[in-house]
Amino acid sequence: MSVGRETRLSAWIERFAAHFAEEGIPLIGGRILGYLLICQPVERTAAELSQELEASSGSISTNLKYLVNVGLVTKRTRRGRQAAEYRINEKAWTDFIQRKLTAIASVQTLTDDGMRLLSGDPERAMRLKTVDHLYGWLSAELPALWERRPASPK
Amino acid sequence: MSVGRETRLSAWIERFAAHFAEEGIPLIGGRILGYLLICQPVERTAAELSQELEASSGSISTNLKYLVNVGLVTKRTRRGRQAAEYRINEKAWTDFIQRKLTAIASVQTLTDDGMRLLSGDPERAMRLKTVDHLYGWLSAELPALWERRPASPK
DNA sequence: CGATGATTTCAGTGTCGACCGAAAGGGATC
DNA sequence: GATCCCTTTCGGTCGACACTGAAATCATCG
Repeated sequence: MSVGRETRLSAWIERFAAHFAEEGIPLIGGRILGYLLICQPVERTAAELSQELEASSGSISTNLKYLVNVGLVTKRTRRGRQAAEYRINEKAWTDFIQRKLTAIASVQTLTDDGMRLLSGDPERAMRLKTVDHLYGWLSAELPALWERRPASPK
Repeated sequence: MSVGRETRLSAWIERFAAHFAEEGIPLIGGRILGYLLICQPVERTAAELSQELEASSGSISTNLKYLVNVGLVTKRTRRGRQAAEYRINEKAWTDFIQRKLTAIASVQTLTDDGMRLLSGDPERAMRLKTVDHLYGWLSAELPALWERRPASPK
């Protein structure tokens, strides 16, 4: 007996959420993201998400607030509708990834400060210098790479 | 009255540790890293680190084990010395950073799987496709960029 | 082998944050 | 303004994890 399409999709959502949980995003937040990426229709209310993902209304609210805040999800209210509708904001993924890349490169300011503190002592600065060079290169190259990113497909 | 050099260095260590704490590395682990990057002489025993960083022997042990495990710190034992000596392994920072970059790009396998699950439904796959394209590009470009990384200065 | 000085293990403590569900708050319609 | 939903807020619980310090373990030397 074969596994249903929806079953496999919810398994996928769970893997998706698990990945981002490792990066510090709450499990329920990751589930919302995964779900909103593949649901039909594209918009859902908080109540629907709560039911669909079997999470409390409170958790859904907290996580939606977070996701809207970082821009990955968009909230839309409509006249004549008491319930707000949420949907994925695909465009925001570029910013999301960019933040991760700059976070990595940002260590360079740290190593740089350290080098300055050790400026009178080249011997002692040797280990830091190795690390500083690497991060210096990264913080030059990553933004440059990012500029060459392709436009999204239509 | 000016602030002493060592005071400023330990403040730097604290900032350094705080940065990596945000990335999930225990505070004491970060302190060890920062300290070993700038201490003179370059090698320290666990007992010295415990005293210098005012952390319990247990914490030092756990964190050294972790750092040695990821390769950022090297343990050296010597005949005639009961105490092992630890030092920074600057070379390992490249692997450390590379792991971070590949972790970002690895989302591509996830989006890829998702696209496959939605292969019969292009309409529904649109949002995922946008994200998948971005990660697809990243997982091609990041390794390529990494290959061009400079050798460490001597 | 016993003593010494170091490290690792381990049980216990405290903190932090995700999650829940009930109660409070806000719109929309009548 | 009253009612009906839906959302947000908030107190409380639970589990995870960093950290500690004491006890167990290990290595070296006399």
